[in-house]
Amino acid sequence: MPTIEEVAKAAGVSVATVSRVLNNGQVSPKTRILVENAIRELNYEPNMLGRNLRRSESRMILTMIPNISNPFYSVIVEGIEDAARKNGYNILLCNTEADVEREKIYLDLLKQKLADGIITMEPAIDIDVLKEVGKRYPVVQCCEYSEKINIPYIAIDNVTAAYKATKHLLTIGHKKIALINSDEKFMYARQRKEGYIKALQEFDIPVNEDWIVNAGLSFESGQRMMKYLLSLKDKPSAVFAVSDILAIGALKTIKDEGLKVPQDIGVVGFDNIQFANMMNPTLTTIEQPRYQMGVEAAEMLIKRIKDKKQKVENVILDHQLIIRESTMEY
Amino acid sequence: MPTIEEVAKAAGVSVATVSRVLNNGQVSPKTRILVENAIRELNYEPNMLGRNLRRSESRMILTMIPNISNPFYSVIVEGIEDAARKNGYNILLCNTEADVEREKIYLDLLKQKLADGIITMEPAIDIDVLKEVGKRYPVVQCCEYSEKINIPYIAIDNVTAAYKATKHLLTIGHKKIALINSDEKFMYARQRKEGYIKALQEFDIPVNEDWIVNAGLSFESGQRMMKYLLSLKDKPSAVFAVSDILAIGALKTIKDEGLKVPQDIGVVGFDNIQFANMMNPTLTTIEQPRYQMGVEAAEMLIKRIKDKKQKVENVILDHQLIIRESTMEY
DNA sequence: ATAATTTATGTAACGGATTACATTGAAAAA
DNA sequence: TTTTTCAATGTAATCCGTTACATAAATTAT
Repeated sequence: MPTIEEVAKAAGVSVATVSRVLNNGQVSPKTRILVENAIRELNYEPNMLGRNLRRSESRMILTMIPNISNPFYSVIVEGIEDAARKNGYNILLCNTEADVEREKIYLDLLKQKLADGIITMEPAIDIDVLKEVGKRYPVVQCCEYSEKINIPYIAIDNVTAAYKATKHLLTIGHKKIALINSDEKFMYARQRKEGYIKALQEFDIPVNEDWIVNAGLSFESGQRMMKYLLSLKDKPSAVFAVSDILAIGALKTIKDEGLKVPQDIGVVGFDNIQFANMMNPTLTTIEQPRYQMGVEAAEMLIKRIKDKKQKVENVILDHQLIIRESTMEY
Repeated sequence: MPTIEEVAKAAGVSVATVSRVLNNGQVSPKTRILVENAIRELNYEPNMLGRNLRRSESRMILTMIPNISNPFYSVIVEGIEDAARKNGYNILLCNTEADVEREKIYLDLLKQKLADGIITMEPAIDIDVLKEVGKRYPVVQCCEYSEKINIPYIAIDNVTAAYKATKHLLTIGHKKIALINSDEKFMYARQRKEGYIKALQEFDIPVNEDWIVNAGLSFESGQRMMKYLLSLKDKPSAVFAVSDILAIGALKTIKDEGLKVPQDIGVVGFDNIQFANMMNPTLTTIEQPRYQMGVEAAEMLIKRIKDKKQKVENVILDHQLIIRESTMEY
């Protein structure tokens, strides 16, 4: 691999001039051509290790995902990657498995200068740790966030989204609506519950605590919770699950028990993952603009990397209720 | 951020000694403790940009995935990531969208020293280009591969796997078995077709070309192909799809047309993605040891990075037929 | 006790770029 | 013509580690 010095020699100029050509500095047209020819002839590509050291940047964005196999995240990552690439950044993928230790190791990459900033979704880590990191380095929260710390975020209005989902069920005549929620340590879980309750109240329907259950994140967890709900004496006639994965688990249980969706039980999910549309019946859900969220998160982060002082505003993106077969009027 | 020089000053030693402590060089126990204390006090972390430049390595593995949203790949990436981390490598995620231009841009990262090697799955790029890259840099093929070029690969025995899947259908009594294949530009597509034919021949069943269709990669494509198969005068009684995504598309079409799986039509997929088990009915499929494939690919690559000359052997991992509801005896 | 080894540590070169500052030369202004 | 200004280019310092080589100190061997 040739170095800038060899190019300089070949072109009969100094390394400074070559560097200027590379970075669009002030160079006379004649010289520029000379240098460009040398670059082409030697098939030269600048060594980023040298450049990065000198510039003290890595042009890497650390993307911390709790679970890469959860299809919810993949589209966000696509958005992040596209926006990053457009700005000359690459993404360092970090699958945290919601494991604090792994997160810590990855956070160290910032100190080691291997990453210029972080986009985090659903951090398992102590909020105080994240806060400290946020003071020193550019950080952006995506989807799941804490408002207690001064770190900007991209998200949707979960309260309104859950409200709409529940209201949809109410509108088509359901009065007995269960909520399969996640762990309420998550902000989104608390917010979606709030939206669910808000809709019930608007329709003067009392909240039945028996119908509010807390599941994990997995398909199996959705199955289990649905089994529980169907075991109640007073069964719900519809379910709102806070993720499509949970909803798909519910769907499976309902059918396994010989009941029909939507005739016997209506189901609404959340996220609009690809598979929501592949189920039988197809799943009514809330669409989150995931690709766009990724793009905005990356752009926001890059802005902050370029100008640390820059105050960036949180971004709330639009969501959308997508009505499919699982809640056809009954 | 403190530098190695400041640590040296604080510990009252030279930078060389600090570096030796950092790299487990020969240092007297007393001095080592002195340095370690200084490191702790200053909260020092080595700047990897400096180290990488000096060592002329990036400790990054470029992972080229055609489509990050395809759940087939995510588990492989998990394996790659875990193995990489264990060896002190990070992974640079590259979603190629099977786009040659994007691939080229990513391949340039090697020249630029931003990555030490590549793991590629289903390269869209010209096989000759890949061959050239493989001569100069460490490359490993994962899952999809070409044998025409001298680049090691991790894969399964697709012929035998497809043979087993088809034989299973034959064994439970099916005689009219369709194949929903992918584009035969893919090695795996050609191999799986071969296995399918082999099984039919073993059972003395003539190959019916009408029942062999080539689909794309998407769910919708699976739906379309199944629709076509059901429109035939002489319909198949079972389908073997070369991916779960295609099989799930087929499943949907079959049910939309009012037919029952497995009673009316048996379905077998391939890959054993997470969702295969969430369908109704659950999907019979071939399990690929995806996590393990990722691990092996990463380890093989790292071996090659550390010793360019090293001749590594291709690895064929075991697969497994997983029988579920979609092919219960009929 | 002296020589030969071995161990511990330091000095300085090096990896490959960027860029502040200095210098040269040409164009513009006086 | 002389002075001023500015564009073009070069020299060398710098970013932060690693490591070859040199030197000093401590062991071991003789």
